[in-house]
Parts: sequence; structure tokens; C-alpha cells
Amino acid sequence: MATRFNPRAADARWQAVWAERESFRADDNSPKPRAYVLEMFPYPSGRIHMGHVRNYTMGDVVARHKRMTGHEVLHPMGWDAFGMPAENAAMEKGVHPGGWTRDNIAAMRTQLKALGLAIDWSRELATCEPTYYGQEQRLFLDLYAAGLVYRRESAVNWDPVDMTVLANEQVIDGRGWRSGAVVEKRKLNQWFLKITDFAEELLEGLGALDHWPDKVKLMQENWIGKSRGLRFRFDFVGSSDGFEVFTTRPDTIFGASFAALSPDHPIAERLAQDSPELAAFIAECRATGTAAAEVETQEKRGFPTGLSVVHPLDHDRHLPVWIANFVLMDYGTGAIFGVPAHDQRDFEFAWKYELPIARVVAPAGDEDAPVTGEAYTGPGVIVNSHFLNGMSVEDAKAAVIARAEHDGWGEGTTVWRLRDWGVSRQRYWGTPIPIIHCDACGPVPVPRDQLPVVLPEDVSFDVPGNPLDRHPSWKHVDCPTCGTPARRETDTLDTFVDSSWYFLRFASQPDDRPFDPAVVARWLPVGQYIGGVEHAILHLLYARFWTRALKHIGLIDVAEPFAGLFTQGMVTHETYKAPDGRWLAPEEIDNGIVTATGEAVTVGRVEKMSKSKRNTVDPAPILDGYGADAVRWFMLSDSPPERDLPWSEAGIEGAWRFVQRIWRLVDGLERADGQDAAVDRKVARTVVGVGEDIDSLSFNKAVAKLYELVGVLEKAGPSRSKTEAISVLIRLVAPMVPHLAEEAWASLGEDGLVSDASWPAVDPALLVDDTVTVALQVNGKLRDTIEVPKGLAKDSLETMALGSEKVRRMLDGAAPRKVIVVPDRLVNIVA
RNA sequence: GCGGACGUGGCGAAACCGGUAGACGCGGCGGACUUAAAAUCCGCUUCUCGAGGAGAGUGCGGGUUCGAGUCCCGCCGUCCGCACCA
Repeated sequence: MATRFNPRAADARWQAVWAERESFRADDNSPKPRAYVLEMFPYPSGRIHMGHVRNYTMGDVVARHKRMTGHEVLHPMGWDAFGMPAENAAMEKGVHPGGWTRDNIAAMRTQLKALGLAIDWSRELATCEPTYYGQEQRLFLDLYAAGLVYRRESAVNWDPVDMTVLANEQVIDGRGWRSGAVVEKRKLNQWFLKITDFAEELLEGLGALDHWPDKVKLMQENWIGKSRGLRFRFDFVGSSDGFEVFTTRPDTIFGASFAALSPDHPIAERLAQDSPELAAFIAECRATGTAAAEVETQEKRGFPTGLSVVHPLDHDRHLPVWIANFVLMDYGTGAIFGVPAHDQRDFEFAWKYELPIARVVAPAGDEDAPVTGEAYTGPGVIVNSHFLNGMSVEDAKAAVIARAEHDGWGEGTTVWRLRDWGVSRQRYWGTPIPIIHCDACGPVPVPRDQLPVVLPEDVSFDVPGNPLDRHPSWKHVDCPTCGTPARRETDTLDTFVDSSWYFLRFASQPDDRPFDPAVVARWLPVGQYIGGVEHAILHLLYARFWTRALKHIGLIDVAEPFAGLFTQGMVTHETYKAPDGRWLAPEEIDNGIVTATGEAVTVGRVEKMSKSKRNTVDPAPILDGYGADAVRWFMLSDSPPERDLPWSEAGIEGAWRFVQRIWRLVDGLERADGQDAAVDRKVARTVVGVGEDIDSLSFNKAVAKLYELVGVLEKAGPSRSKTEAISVLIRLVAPMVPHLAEEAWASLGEDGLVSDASWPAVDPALLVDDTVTVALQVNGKLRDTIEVPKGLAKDSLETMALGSEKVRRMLDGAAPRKVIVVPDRLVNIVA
């Protein structure tokens, strides 16, 4: 009597067995080779979404496969538990961020466990617990002691209603995303980490990351933004006073027709004190948003200071000094020289204010052609430039730098786009910065024996602003140095700090320090890290920096935290619209009709699941209905893992059918003797192929090979080969559909758990085919195929090809002009 | 604007080093089983014409080659990242 695989019963049963046996506990002292498999830990929003399911399924397949191939596997899970949503919930619902977060963690832990992940839950951590963030405070103080942390005044986006700092992404059209209030630029004292000290290292280090996607490495390279150029000093006419500029095009120095300062430049601010017009201009520049695309369309504007500077290579030439809205204070020196002929921004500026546009670079033959319409940025030879004339652009750059250094007015230098990492957040739900401010002693680190600095529980969110700042007692402490009354730092750390070292804490979590370096050394670097591309820059760069900083101060011995990185695609879904244009959720629709109203539905593009488009699918009911294995199988099927995966009802149905097909093979197995060579060969090829596909994370290809094998086994008659093949099949699918695999393993009467089984061995002889199919082409077009023994000689193949009836018909009596024979592949006859 | 990726059936996709394009899955069509449905099984499913068979075909236009989805040149389109970076 045929039965069905029933995930409702099986999933929970096997999950309980794994938990009880601690099957996935990682042993720090194991003699086996180690594999650290990690997926980016989730923010505990309250429910898992399909993106989590896909991410953790992929990691789980890798982890389980590594176990089967003899590795000691570390595959942990934790919670990126600090951050704004908890405070927003507190404000909206009046709940405590801690309670809200911990409830969410409990709910999501249950959901993740229902996926049957091979996780070492004994290492679970949450960044919002003092046991974690207290250790983070230690690391922060270590970096502080090493001079990698500093404090300075910096401009921030300030929301005057919510009384908080906003990230650039939270400023929409110049207004706070929550309050809608017009955002102000404010200067606040903020803590910074000196990531720029590591710019060169972080850039160079990318070169050794062979198992990272090129795309991510390139994005980081661009973000770090290394530029070589010349930094030099302009003196005001008749004065020894002046300012520095930076350029990557010193070769165009004779084409300069003006100098420009950023509106935020100290000289501009000084001049503004005596000039209300300039002060007004600067205020206008600051008012217009620095955000996004509006910059592109924004007009170049300037304010003439009336001052001039001396050209360093021609003291008789004086360049007017402008304040210009397109000069950024935080790149280079905040000042430039303008070469309108060869820089598009300078060109637009010069055009508007009628400044000279002098060509100094020209393609051959165009030496005297004026530059019109747009700046010329192409290659060429230097012209109109005294001693540079006739040089290439590259030679001229070197020559000008050499001259500047020889004469002492400038030097070749490197400028970075990367800026130091501001980590201060004026929020409650984050790691308290372990610093005490004393009027007499300045900022003083909290003594180690007073760590952790724990967040107070009794806080309210009924008024805007930082609850830590207005808490009646928390911030009032005595100075650790002089004992006089002092104040705690009330800012908390950016949550990216929390996620910059959690992978170290997973490897080792002693009570009295952040980690044991010896144990960390055994596990790190992470062998395979998996997560979304949205973290390609910030998280992955910060984690690289933090790891390097810890190595720099001697706490660990690894420089790069993640040896292998994989960025998976999103889970997408069709979108639906009602006739009136409102978005419809999938469950409101039946067969192209809105269930409630009978209206026709317009099916829109397949897009990333999002609340606004209402095209999300909650994994929970799907897991209930189909079980974990069908969901996992679907997540691995069809789409390559780096690409988006369109979710569909039909797709999950297909996965469900396949799970049952495997079960029927096991359930309906008739044991018999006798060999089936074709089955043996197919099995051997599949074992090797699936193993390779999992190693390269090509899960969709592994899935296709498994479908093929199942198809072959379904058609094969009973034999010893088939019986063994089914046992092999179960081991091959075990990383993907572990519950079914355990159930089948037990049903087959195999020993122990399939989770502890080894990956099947293969007889290499079975991988070699003794016959091959050879294609016969005439003029490159396929006309026939022949089965021949592998390795058949060229002349035999040629003879057979010319003997083919279909080939003869195509040749129509004509003698072949040429015959190309590729043994074991094809014969091409050129007529 | 700069940088990058990608473009293959109705859909998701495969195709190792230039060598039988479309494996595998979804959907669709036809059939079997059944009182019926579900489940399951079998066959067909790139397009065009057709009895067999033939022709076309990997975004478009060229090129290299006995042979191009794959290599080269030029377009077009989609997506992603950065965005006044001197």
C-alpha cells in the first residue's frame, strides 16, 4: 500500500531528533578539517520572509554538504537586534524596544527551526544583550586606546521634530521621513572610527579575495575611491596667505582660468563675515539638497570674491577666486582650480560667468581648435603650456608634479573618496558608547571593571528625542579619573558596529572577553558567507575594516573575515492591480478576478516582494501546507542563486510533487539482485555532478541532475543497482530536503541519521563512457548522429561519416572539399 | 554623466575550452486509469511549411572560423552601483 510523505509529522519529529542529539553542534577541538558557513544574520522584525528562507536554505545546503564530506562545520545563527524599528514600535505601540525585540526573536527562532536548518543553536546570540554589546564596548575601548577612535564636530541631518539625527537615506525631499519636518544641517560632536587609516589596505586586500564576486569588489573599490594627483598651494596676490587645492589633472595647469572654494571652506566662511551677500549665497548653497539626482540638474553657481591668486608656474598670471556651489568641502582640500576646456563642470561654470576657456590638450591636428559645446576630456598632446608642450597627458602629469616638488609649492599625493566612519547615533536602542564626559578631564573611557555599560530599562518614548539623554539618573556618574560629577555619553553605536564582529563571537564566546583568539584562529576566516547584495558596500566594508583594526592592535591574526562571499538574488513575485489602480495582494485574487468584487485583475511586472506593492508571500502558511522540504527544494530550483527567483504557486506545487516522487521510490522499492550498468553509471555521474554543483553553489544545476536521476530510477526495473542507487539518491538530496531524507533513510533500514552519513563514494571507472555519440555535419549543419566506441580513430570516423545515408543525400554526389574530424565529438564535411 | 552586469522557447533556465542549442522544471495540448474528481502514469510541446522531410532560429547589424549562444567590432534594450569626487 503506497503511502505519502507527511511533512506535518516528519518535520517536527526529525527536528526534535537533531536537537536532542545535538547533531549540528560545532566542536572547537575536532581534528577534522573545518568549514565555517555563515549567512548574514537577520534583523528580528517579527516574521521571516522569503528572502530569509532562500538565504538560509542555501547556507544550509552548503553546511550539510560540508558535514557529509568530512568537515567539522560551524553554522551558527543570531540576531542583529538593535536598531530603529524597535524604537519606532515603541513610539507607535507603546511597547518597550527590548520586549518587542525579544518577542520577535522568539517568534522568528521558531520559524527558522521549522525550516530544519543544521544550526548550532548553542551559539545563538543577540546583539541587544549586554553579554554581546558589553564585549563590543571592550573592543571599542581597545580601538580607542589604539587611537583609532576620535571625536570631532561634524554636520548632520537634524530632524527638529523628532529631535534626532537622520541618515541621508531618511531625508526625503529635504524632510524627515517620519516627521515630515524640514531637515536642518547641524554641527554635533560625533564619534568616528578611523577607517581611512586602512583605505590602502582595504583596497589592496580586495585583490586576494578570489572567492568574492567581482561586482562586489568593484563596488568597494569605487567606494574607497583612490585618486592620484597633485596637491598644491595658491597664494593670494600680494600676500603669503592662501589655500591648497587638489587635482588629478596637473597636466592641465596652464589651462586654469579661475580658482574656486567650497561654500563650506573656512576662507569662504571668514569672507562671509564681512559680506552679507556672500553669507546669503552660502546659506542658499546649503539649503539646496545634497541628495541624489537633483544635484545632476542643479545649475553651477558662483560668487566672485574679488580676490585673486598667483598661478604657481606663471607668476604674472592671476586667477580670480570664486565661491562655487559645486565644490565639495569633504573631498580633497575643498578647493579647486578650474580648467574649463577640460572639465565639464568647470566648462559650464566658465560659460555662465564668461571666464576664458583655453585649450591645453588636443588630439593631433586640432591644436588651435577652440573648445566649444562641452569640455574635451579625451586623449591628446599638451599645447599652449610652455615646457609641457608636446608631452602626453601622462608625461605632463609627472612633469608638473616633479616641478612642484622641486620648487616646493606642491606635492604628488593620493586622495580618497572614503571618509571616516561616523558611529554616533542619538538613539536609545543601541550599544551605549562607553565614555564619560568630564568638564575637567574631557572624554574618559569607562574603566574595564565597570563594563558593560547597560541600557536603562525604565525609559519612555512619549516625547521625541533620545531617551538616554533625558533619563533622570542614568547619565549622571562621577568621573573615573578625578571623581567630580560627570556625564555619560548618551549616544549609542551605529548598528553596523554590532554586525562588524559577530562572526568572531560565533566562533568563540567566553564570558570575560569578546573572544578567545586561539579559538577564533581555528575557525576564521568564514569559508562561505552568504547574503544580499544590498550589503555589498557598507556592512562588508565595515566588517573588513573592523577585522583589520583588531589585527592591527594584535587581538586576532586574520585580516580578512570572509574568504568566500556569495550574494544571492531576491525572491520576486508578480504584482496585481485592480481597475482603480490599487495594488492587490495575491490572496485577494482567484483566477484573474478579485475574489471580493469580481473585478478583472491587471497582472503587472514581476518585482521584488514589498509591502508597498502588496506582492509579498508569507512563508509561514506555505511551510504549514507543504512542509519545509518542498519550500527548500523550490528555493533551490530553477533560478541560479545569484539571480532573482520568481515565487509562484505552481513552482511550490512542483517542488511538492518531487518530494513525493522521491518518497514513492523509497516506499515502493522492490529489492532484487542483479546489476544494472546503466543505473550504476547514471548514479556515479550524478554523485560527482551534484557535489561539484553544490561546491560552486549552482543549486539549480544540482536540482536538474537529481530530477534526471529520479527519472532514470523510476523507469529502471528492480535490481541491486537500483536498491543501492536509491540509498545514494537519499544521501544526495539530504542537504536539500533533510526531513524527507531522514524518513527515507530510516525506512530503507540504514544505520543512524542520514545527517551523519558520508557523501557517497564513486568508482571512477563508472565515470568513463565506452561509447559516444558523434555529430555528423555537412557545411556546419547537423545531418546525422552515430554511436561509436569512445576513442575511435579519425579515419574510421571519416569513413563512417561519408557512409551515412543522410550525409550522402546532402552531398548529392559531390566530392567533399574538406573533412574536419574532432574525435568523440563530430565530423564536419565541407562540400 | 561614470562604472558594471545581462539579453536563449509561452515562463524559470541549461549548454565544460568555439563543436548535436533549448537538458531539467513550470505552464499548455492530447491520452490512460477512475462512476467522477484528486493523485498518478504515458506522449507531444522553439518557430514556419509539411506525409516523409525541409527551412529559420540564442536582442539587432557586421566580422573571424570548416563550425559562433560562446571570440572580435558597432548598435539597441533592460537591470544594478556610484553620483558635482576636481
